[in-house]
Amino acid sequence: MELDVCMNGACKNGYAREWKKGWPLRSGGFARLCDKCGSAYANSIFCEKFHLHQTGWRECNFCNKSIHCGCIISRFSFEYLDFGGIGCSTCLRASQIPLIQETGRSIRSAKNHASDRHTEHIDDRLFLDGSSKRKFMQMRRIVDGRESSRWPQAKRDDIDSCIDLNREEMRFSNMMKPSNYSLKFSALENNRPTWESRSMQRSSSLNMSLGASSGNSVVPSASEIAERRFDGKTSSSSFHQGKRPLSIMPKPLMNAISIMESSNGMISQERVARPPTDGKGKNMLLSRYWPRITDQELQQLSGDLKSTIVPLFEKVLSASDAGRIGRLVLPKSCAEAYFPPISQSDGVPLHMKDVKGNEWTFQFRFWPNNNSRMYVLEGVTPCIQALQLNAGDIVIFSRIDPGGKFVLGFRRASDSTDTQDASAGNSNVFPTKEKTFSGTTAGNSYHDPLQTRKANGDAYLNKCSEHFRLGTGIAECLRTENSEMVNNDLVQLPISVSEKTQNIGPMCKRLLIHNEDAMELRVTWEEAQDLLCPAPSVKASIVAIEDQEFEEYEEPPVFGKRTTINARSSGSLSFASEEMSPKESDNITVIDKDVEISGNQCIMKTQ
DNA sequence: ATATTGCATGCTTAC
DNA sequence: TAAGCATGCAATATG
Repeated sequence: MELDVCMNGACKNGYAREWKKGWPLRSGGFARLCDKCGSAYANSIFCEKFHLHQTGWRECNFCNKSIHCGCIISRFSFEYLDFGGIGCSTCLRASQIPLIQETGRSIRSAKNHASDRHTEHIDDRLFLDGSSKRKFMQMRRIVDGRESSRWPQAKRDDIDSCIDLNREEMRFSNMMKPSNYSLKFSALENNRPTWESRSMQRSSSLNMSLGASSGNSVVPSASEIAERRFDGKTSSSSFHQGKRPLSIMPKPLMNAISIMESSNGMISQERVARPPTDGKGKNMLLSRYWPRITDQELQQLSGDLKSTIVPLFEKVLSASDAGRIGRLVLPKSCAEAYFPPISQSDGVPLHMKDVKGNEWTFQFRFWPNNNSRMYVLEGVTPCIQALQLNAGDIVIFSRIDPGGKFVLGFRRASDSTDTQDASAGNSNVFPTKEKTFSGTTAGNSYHDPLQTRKANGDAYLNKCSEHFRLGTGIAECLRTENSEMVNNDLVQLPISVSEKTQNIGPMCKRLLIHNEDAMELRVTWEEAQDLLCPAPSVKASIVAIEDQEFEEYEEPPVFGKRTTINARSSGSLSFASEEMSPKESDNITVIDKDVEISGNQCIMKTQ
């Protein structure tokens, strides 16, 4: 029994005492449906992509029309969301996607269309017949940018043809556009998530990395590909072995790829430009404004606190920006994409927090300029001075989701990176060996939550610690955000560390993690898909779809990690996180700390 | 006299 | 070539 506010504004119930299972989330849980109005608990639906805390309005993926972020506006007008995409009714109608609001009952009958033969919707969800499902999954794996190089050409052709089949593929593919922190995709059926089979999980790890590029892969990373493409330097990479131009990928899709790739499983420390994934001008932003922020930086900012920092754009401060005049010229495209629309030259006040936690109010306005506009932030001098920024330094505008608050980060010119710039961005000046992200740096004066890692000799995390410090300001900011969250069941970045270290006392704290644990956790991050284990008590039903077997579960999975167990002569057990063969791991599941051993199975119960 | 504001100009860059 | 943007500069406000 739960008591919570129904997020559907049209719901007269106000509080919903019971929640029905709703749409399965890719993260494994279920969106909840108000028992009165039947509306999906909007935040749950959108948590992965939009991290919306309140219902609101977003733009349609297809036509940029503003649409409601909730799934149901009225019985006959609701916005469709599935597979990480959102589209307005018009576009969905145009793309011939039939929608059914209640089980088996069609609201909008599909017109006769080839794609209709492959799709149907039940309970607001898109269903695919076997063939389409397979193709959908294959396409998704292309999106993942992982498996393609291993596929036989015939399979790739199959996918290509599938995409060709939907020559309105900009729509179709956009629907699958993964979110920044896209979690596991699952096909849906009968109110149950259909988890991909273990074998698939192994080959397609969780798409959670944020912009890493492959360090040693023969195949160019998706981000490399994407960025080459974004810079107009399409390469004949082996991604498709030259048979088909990559242009079959719509641009937004490639955007998405670039932020998903982590081919070697490491969370990249490369400072990779992150193309925007939302905002009205998302396809028009110059790469020089793409925020360059490492995975760790983002992970630390967002993961530890269960909030998501969405880097919007960055800008190198010009002399006039950093001067005493107090005006910071904003890139027009960024201003229009991410800041509130303004019709009057006077603009609107814009509240931001800097990474030290200081609150600032800038005037966001524009000047008429050659029949165009020139956007500026006025009143930035105090902030610039407080952060001791100079010309050449880089300010990074980010947004905290949920909540949508703006955060002003920075990176010093002297800290610009050497590792960045897999892309052709040119915004960084004065590169040196050092790199410091400042959500941070300057503030050695404040508590460094990562310092505890230093003694552990975890090079990976130490590096993160050295270069990235989470300011208490932003931490507090985020913590505030979190405390305001209604939907605590939102699945954010499922980092075990995060789960274990947040909100434990007023100070920024972090669980002291020893080497082995850190390694374990890192593997957890990399192969989080493997962690989507069924609850021990749950039996899977095996469903064969085409040639692929799927496990289906009634209940969402729990997070766990397969582990090897060494039985010592003393009788004690030790665990190691080595990779196991499927056969070995079949009988061993470690979910958390409490161990239960029965027969040849070792189950560690989750908390 | 100095600071601030609003606009214009011209260089740079993308298309 | 056009748009974007850094900055110059004149008009206006303030002390």
